[in-house]
Amino acid sequence: MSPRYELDLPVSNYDLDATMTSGQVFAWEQWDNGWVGVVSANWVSLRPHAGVIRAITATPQSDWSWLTTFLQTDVHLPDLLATFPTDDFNLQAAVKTCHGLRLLRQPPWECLASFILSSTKQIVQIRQIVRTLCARHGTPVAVPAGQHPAFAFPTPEQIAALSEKELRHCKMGFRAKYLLSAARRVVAGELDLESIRQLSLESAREELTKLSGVGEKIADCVLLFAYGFPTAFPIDVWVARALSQFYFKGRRTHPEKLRRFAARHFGPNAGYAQQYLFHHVRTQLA
DNA sequence: GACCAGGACCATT
DNA sequence: AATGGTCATGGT
Repeated sequence: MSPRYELDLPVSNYDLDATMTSGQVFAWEQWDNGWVGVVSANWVSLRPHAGVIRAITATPQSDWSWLTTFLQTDVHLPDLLATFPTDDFNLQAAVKTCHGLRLLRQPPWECLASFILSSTKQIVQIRQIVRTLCARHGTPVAVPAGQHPAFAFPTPEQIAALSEKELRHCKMGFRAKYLLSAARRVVAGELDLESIRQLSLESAREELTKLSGVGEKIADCVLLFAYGFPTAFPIDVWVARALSQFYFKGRRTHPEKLRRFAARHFGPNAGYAQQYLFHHVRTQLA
């Protein structure tokens, strides 16, 4: 394929708005009926049209696999949703209200760092922190004429070179020492983010939770959103509320019990089910 | 001015 | 094993 700035990706059952606002990614901006972000150091705008997502880049591309991987456009959603328990009324309601919601496939470092920053923060605030961090410490990327400046997510090297105080100036509070420590461990080779890919879910979770500031919930976010482990099942306050409300008569239930329930109830794509429940309760029932 | 947020960690029971 | 306090910060 000759290099070009524009590509129409054929899609069906793909709701870009729901996907971008469902708390997976924090560095994308809504613009002109679509979204603008940076993937693999490429500025890209995405706009839904009939049957396609139209992607426009700032520099000519001959290989678009970085984008199709990120968007997971090859995933056939109906087949995936068909693995959900059919007798689960609440989950089926979530599937209906969140029609076209997708899981993205993010670069591990950006995902890990973002979710280290997410701890007990609202999504709007996480977006603010990530935006500030990228603008101050990320490498600028080429943008089309007339567009706002855009920045890649800071690499582990870029963050490891900073001080905790500099990071705190990005309003991340006590999370600064966690982010700095994670970046330095990656740079030192003590944590190999690529090798995690080939581990079992349990071993991978164990590796990630060795980082300070990374517990089971944040680890599962990274395992699901970056590595694509289909049964990783992050349980935050919203998902915990949804599970307790839908399956435990509203009784507050210990996280470990919720975990075991999720593992046996939701099937081979439990992580996807989790994302539907999360977005459903946040947009419909909140 | 409370109250809460895609939590994790540590000290007490 | 199970609670309770603490950590920063800003939106609602």
